[in-house]
Amino acid sequence: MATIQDIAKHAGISIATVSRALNKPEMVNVETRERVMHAAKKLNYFANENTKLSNVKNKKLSLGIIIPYITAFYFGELYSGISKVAEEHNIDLLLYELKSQHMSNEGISKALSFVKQRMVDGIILASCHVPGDYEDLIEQVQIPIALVLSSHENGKLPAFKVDDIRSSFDAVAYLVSRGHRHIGMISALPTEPERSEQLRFRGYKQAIDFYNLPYSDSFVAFGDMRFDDGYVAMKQLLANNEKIELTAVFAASDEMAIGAMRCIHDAGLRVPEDISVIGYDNLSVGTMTTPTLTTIEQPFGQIGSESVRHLMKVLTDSGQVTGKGNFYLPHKIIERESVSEITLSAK
Amino acid sequence: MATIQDIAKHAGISIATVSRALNKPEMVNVETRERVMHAAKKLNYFANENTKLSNVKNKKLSLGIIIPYITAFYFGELYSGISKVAEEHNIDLLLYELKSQHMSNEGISKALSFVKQRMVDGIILASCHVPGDYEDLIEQVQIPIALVLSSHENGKLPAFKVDDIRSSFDAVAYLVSRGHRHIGMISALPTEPERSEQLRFRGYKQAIDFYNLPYSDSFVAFGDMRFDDGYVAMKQLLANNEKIELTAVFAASDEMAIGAMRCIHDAGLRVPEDISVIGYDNLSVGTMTTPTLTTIEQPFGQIGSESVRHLMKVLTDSGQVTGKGNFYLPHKIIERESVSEITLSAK
DNA sequence: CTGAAAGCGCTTACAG
DNA sequence: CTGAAAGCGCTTACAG
Repeated sequence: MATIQDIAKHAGISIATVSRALNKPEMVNVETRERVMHAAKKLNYFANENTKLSNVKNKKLSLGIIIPYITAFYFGELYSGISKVAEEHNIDLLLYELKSQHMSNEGISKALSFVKQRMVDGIILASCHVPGDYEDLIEQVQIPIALVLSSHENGKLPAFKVDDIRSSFDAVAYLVSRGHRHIGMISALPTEPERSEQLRFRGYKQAIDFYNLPYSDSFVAFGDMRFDDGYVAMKQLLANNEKIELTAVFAASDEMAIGAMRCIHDAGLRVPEDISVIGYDNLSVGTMTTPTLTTIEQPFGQIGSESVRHLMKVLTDSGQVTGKGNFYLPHKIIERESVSEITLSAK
Repeated sequence: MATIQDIAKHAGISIATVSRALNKPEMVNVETRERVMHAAKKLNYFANENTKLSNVKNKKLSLGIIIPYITAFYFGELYSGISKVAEEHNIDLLLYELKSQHMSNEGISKALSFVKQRMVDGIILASCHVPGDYEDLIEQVQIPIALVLSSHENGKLPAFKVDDIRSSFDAVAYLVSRGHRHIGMISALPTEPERSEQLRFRGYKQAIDFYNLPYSDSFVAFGDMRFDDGYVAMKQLLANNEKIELTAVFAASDEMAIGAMRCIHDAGLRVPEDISVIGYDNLSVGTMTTPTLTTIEQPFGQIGSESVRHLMKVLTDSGQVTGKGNFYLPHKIIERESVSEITLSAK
């Protein structure tokens, strides 16, 4: 590896001038500048970026992004939103993938250390539920943190997301507006109560109460968000259905909704004629299923952009722009074919 | 930011000892060690990892991974394969996403510089077609490069992938074994001839010739690999089909295959009774479509692992383990429901 | 077991 | 416009 020392020797000048020629070419004589460039090319010089980053003083602003599963369908859109604003503000991005098996407190702590040790100025924590007792660690890193697609029990951290309860309420409201009253749900496995997927169940339940709809525990089945889980959960609902007669099902993810549709099909029933299905996510495959899938869409790009803007404000307004609690961004219902209209006479 | 200087002061010892206490605890007295640990905790110390990385000497081995689209469906599996072996060998990974708009030569050159400047010891270049005239740049970086899911025109670089031609040949052969003779293809848009997706068309064509099957240009339609593209391409094949009577279609991606199935459905025909469909990729959604999708699977994990093993060998065997050309890993046909058996009498 | 000192590759006031 | 020198935060022979 060639260094600026080598270039200096080769060009017969000092390392100070080499450094200037490389980074602030306008500060050096044209002729020497060219000697440097020539030597650099000849010696195959690549600047050691780690050294530059190591000097805390003259470093660009940078943000660490921590995400549990980089291949999540929404990651691309989220990241685009983040990097767009980051580029506008000329700030560096450092990505850290939390291996799902390390989703424990320990894993998050490791992730925070990782980015902190790379001297980032702020952190975006995506899809990680942060338990209330995390205060210590959060205080330790001493740089602003923004939550994205998740929230913090104590509300001490700003969180950018859609309102899961509200959007799920809206999904059910939509079904009601189409004449449905016996509405089931395929929900996430009940684990930590504050996770987004859990909130969707709460929204469902609130709507059930609000509209005074019939309900029993047998209206709900649980799954781990994937295709297969939706299939299995639907199978159970169908088994229960002998007596409960659901006409519509709200699934907490499109994957589960699609699994459910396949299950309904295998049972010799039709979507939406026999049972309507509404999903959550707006995966692109939802336009290709038969029927195409009605679903809830989140503005991932916008969520990403807002979180960066917020951190920038905190970082530059050198003061009291802390800001905490939830910042909700607007969700949307995507109407397609998987929900039918029930006329009063029908049921 | 606290530094080891601060700790040293606080604990009343030298920075050398602080450094040792932190990194080689067994080298220091238990008591001083604890003083250091205590001060570190109290001062909220985080080691500046960039500084460590900047010191070329005592650095861990590291690999740069360059990939055009981090949200590609196969990335997770590929990355798992890579990181598994990387962990075994205790080597660091640095990820760089090539923005698709920068897929130009310039973009790749920037990506190579980026990782090179972070002092990686080797590079894995995924899904990037490397044109033959790249010799210069490749020589410049002076560290080993392995291609993954792509290849190099001159064959100067080692490439880890499945044999696209062979696997596509096999897809057609499978259809033939089920009695099909009028076989169409939905292929990638013809751009650079060496891209994997292009090779799939060649494999299709070779099989057509090998089995002496009927063929005309109207057997083939083109698309850009996504759901919609498959739908549109299938529409065209169906329009052509008035006269050509295809009984099966091979799509260069599962997304296009699923789009095609939806199109066939919309045309009032059935898969596989009227037309069989075989895809390429083995997306998980293929188990939930109706019918479930028969397809070709690539061993992404294995491909990733092998590429790392290869680089390790080159890096450590300090010598002539260069190795170039294509290293093919085995593909597999996943049989599901979208291909029917045609009896002789039928056609 | 510990400290003073040299070194990693680079940047930037400071003085010419 | 250029160079000598100090500094960034850290590590590690070398000497005690």
